[in-house]
Amino acid sequence: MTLSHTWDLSPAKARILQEELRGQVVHDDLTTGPPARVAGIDIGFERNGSVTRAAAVVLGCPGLDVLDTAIARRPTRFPYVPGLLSFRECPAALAALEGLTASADALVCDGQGYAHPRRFGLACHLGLLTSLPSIGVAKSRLIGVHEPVPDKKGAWVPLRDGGETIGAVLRTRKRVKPVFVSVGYGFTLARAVELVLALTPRYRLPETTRQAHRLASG
DNA sequence: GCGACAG
DNA sequence: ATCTTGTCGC
Repeated sequence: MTLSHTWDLSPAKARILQEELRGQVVHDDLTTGPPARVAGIDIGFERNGSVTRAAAVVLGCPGLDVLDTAIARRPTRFPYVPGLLSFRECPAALAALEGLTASADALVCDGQGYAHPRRFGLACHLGLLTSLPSIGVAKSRLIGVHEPVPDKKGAWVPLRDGGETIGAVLRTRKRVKPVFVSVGYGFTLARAVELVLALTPRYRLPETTRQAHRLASG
């Protein structure tokens, strides 16, 4: 079964495709114990936005040492539309992930997973296409409501939408704005939160995204 | 019609 | 995301 599809489509068609693909996402825990190798991906733009640059890294756990890195560039073909981020970032992201030599047990994405209008954010899309257990860690909210998060590292409150828990608002550092965690593919919310905490010994964002970001910038 | 709106 | 330096606070 080949899941790959075209990236040359309209926003309207993209939304319809999300509705079709959402049913193929696995929500059971496909993790085989604590991940020993975790991949991270981050996207940036060059040439006035005409080129999308993706950086991927693989870190060993729990040491968080960099085991492998890869960078890929692709022409930017899709605009930024809230709710359709994956159509803009996946082409370059998939290319970077394919460039990795080291295999990974899990993938941490920079954006939402299940916490999405159609429950199919970037992390779900990338996880489905790569068959890698994945989660989304976003710096801000796309949808959902939540109570205040206690100001203590590790504290979290459910992110909800229409009575359903779609993610977790997690405090990775005391006195620092919380992050939005949601499952992507083959993950449970509890395990997703667990993984994020294992990747944030010191900073707000997961070490995977930080390493991918610095690799793509300086 | 008026906001909200991952990166 | 990106354009950009110093600066306030722990």
